[in-house]
Amino acid sequence: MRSIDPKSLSKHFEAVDVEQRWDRTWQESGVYHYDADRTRNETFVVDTPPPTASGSLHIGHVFSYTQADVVVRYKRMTGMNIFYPMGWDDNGLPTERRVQNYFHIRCDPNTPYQEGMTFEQASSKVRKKPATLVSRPNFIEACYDLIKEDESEFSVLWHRMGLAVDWRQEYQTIDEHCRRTAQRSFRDLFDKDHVYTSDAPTMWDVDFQCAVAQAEVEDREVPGAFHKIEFAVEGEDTSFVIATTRPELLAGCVGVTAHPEDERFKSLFGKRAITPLFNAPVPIFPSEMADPEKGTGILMVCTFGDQTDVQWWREEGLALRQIIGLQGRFIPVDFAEAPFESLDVAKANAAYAEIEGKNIKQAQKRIVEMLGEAEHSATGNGPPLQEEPEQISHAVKFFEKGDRPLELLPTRQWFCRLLDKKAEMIAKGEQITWHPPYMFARYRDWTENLSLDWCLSRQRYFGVPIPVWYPLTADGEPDYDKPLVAKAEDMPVDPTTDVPDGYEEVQRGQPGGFTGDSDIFDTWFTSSMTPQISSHWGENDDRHANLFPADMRPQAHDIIRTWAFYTIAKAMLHEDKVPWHNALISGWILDPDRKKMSKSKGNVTTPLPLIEKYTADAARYWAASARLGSDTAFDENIFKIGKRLVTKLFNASKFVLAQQGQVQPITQELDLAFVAKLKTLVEDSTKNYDAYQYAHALQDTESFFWTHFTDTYLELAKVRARAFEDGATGDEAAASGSAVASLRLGLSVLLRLFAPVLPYITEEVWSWAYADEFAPEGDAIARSIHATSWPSGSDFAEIAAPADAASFDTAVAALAAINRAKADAEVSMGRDVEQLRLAASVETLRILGGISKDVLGAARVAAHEFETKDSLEAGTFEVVNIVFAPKPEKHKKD
RNA sequence: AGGCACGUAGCUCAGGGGUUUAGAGCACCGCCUUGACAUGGCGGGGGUCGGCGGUUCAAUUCCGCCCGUGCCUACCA
Repeated sequence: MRSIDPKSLSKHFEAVDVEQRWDRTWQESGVYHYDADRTRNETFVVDTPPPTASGSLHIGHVFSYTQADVVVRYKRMTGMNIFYPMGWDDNGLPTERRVQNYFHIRCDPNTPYQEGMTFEQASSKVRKKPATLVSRPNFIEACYDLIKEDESEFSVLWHRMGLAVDWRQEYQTIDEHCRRTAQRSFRDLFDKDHVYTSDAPTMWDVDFQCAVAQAEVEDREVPGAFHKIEFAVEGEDTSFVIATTRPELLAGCVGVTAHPEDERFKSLFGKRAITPLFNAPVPIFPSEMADPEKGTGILMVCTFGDQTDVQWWREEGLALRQIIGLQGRFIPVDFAEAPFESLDVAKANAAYAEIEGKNIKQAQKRIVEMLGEAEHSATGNGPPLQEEPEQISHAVKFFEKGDRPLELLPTRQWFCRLLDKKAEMIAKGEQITWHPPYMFARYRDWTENLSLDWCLSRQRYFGVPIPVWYPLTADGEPDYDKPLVAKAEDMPVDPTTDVPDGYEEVQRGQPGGFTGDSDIFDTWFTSSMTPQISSHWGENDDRHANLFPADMRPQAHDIIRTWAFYTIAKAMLHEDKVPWHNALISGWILDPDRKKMSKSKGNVTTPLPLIEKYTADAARYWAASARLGSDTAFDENIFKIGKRLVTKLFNASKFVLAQQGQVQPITQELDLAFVAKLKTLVEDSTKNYDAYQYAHALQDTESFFWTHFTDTYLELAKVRARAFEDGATGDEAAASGSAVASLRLGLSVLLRLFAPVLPYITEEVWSWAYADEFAPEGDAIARSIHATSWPSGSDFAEIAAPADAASFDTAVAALAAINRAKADAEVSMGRDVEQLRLAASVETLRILGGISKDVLGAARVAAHEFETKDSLEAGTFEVVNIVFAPKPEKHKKD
């Protein structure tokens, strides 16, 4: 047995040193390494969220990543072979935006490549000038430069937090391996006919000039106005009034509809309406989708104002009159030519000239002005605009990262068919165990409500290229019906520089030649493959079989509809499997006012200063205290409590391991009773951890540590434990050894129960003595508490049950009664008691008999009497009479 | 408008397959330097467990309704 000299240890726990020292040791020893030789059953596979490297670091990262880490550390202690990778999600728009701002550059595909171009953070002076235009390859190089820096910043934090990551498994979603995996995924989906290209109305962000998928759309409540506009009916003297919030789309009006049962408009169906301002004749048709209660009950259909317009356009075979261009400005059109049409072409073109080139806001203003003028009426009844627009507030779809409402513009995009697989997707979701279970409802709701196939292509630069070329016809037009998809063995490819099979580079852009698709994938197309990226799907079948599906996917609830959804979709489409068996859904950290933390609000809490102040273990304690799934207001107080726990562990450990008495069999009633309680704690904690209820386990362990260990057992066993040092022999020495053994067992078990949450302090204490006892010298992995067995029945195998289950609580109650008497008398707990008379029921006194020596010793009672008082409840004591020794003279310690 | 979650001490949160005086930490009050720890210890005050009904011998715990908060989905004429 090894005991320590407390004087050899620092007075306080020096967290910063200890954290850096142990992180280095762990990395060097390889305690986190995945062992590819062990079987799937012995392996626990984590599909780690790759953080968006360009995103700002905040305390929420510490929160969710720690929760996963706690589970991982537990699993390792139960003997599992852990696969815990780390990736960086660096491709896509967030990186592009950051690079644009940081270097003050813009990507311009028409600018020639410049060899050896370097970039510097833009000064405020440089920022005042227009951004430098750089070629696409130069821009991509700039992105690579910056993500390297961003990723190292995260890496520093992960190390500091002690994440038990196997850094050999690191990946970037933009690296070659990930690009290849994403492109192979596309190839597989193409071969299985799950993807298609189509030139169709798609949600489009006019600022980013990029297509957007349903999952990236969010509704925002914005002010708007109902405009009531009078339309004429062709060949009749009647008219009707539609209501619209988008009068600027009038030039793109292709139809008018009302509910088939609406008596007001029934007579109009089949006739043509004439739009004001442009005098365009458009069909009037009935539709169940028109709501007689809304607006005026009759409405105009434009290409395209909203998703219903798209539907009407398709179902009714309406004309496509596109008036808004990709940049969000009104494009030139001619009412003399199809698809445009007007009964008064000159007038229509003149009106349109007023808005051509304008953006949506400007155009709306001008159109409304013109609608207020009688000359633009289609009926001759005066101004088409019937009354002052009615101001309303309504929900409008925005790209989640965008600033202007999305437009529906016809563009060619690649899509993945999902709408026909909703039921299958939900069935897959049901096969996954969600923690907490109600998070499955989020997934189900989203899947059920899905209304569009997944738009895969993005008109951006920094991402995985879509591995497709198109043959050019003799006219030089791309033949989109015959896409040339790269072969898996050639991937990754960049169609803008690589050449498809059977063609030469000189044929690029030539009639009869080919053209490469210049789009990249939606970022989620790649990050939805993280389990397969880690398992080397398609490249190493053995590894894939061992690592896929993963066991656990930790992530936050806001990306259920994106990351979780798409990952489930991919696993299903590729291999008809679930991607993982457990989804661990964490909540968000809100600011103390329960508002979401965001950079723009300026309420982001950064983690490192908190770690410096309270220790990494305390930060982990904070994270591990929270229930899964629920959002939690940031409360620094929890860090404080965590630090207190770390300090207490340090001090209690110092005391326990400093005991010089020999370890003897555990035989004393108090010790047996303590061990029995400890055993129950181990059983409960194990159950909780197995159910991913780490917060519960932590709470139980913490509570046990304070109330059963440091505050009570330690105090009760202290005198006896020290008896050996004070010269005890024979039975007394054996009893002393029993105390020392239980103290050491208790600490050993508690340290291991705390280890997943508090890796640093537990490892530090473990190294003082237990490492030598549990593992041979030189075996750095085995000496780590994190590679030591989770406590279990075998730790208690040879220890008898106590004579009386109530012994421990009885001892605690007796000591507390005496302490209360001391507190009432306002004397210190350390004051000697000359004489004590303690009352309890006969049964309670009987139980006390087995442990009274420890109680009286801890309370420093010199002489005592017991009194039977059956009116007292079982397990309670009353101090009938107590005489304290005089307060000792103050003497200097030697 | 639907769905989900939550509403327990001043604050942050546990808990609860019904049963004696409902828990923790922080904060507050009183006391104590005791040989692991003042980054400590002992003791104390503080809650009609959101409201109303129902089931039951018994509900804070189960059920229904309502109110409040948050999130998800829908809502663009």
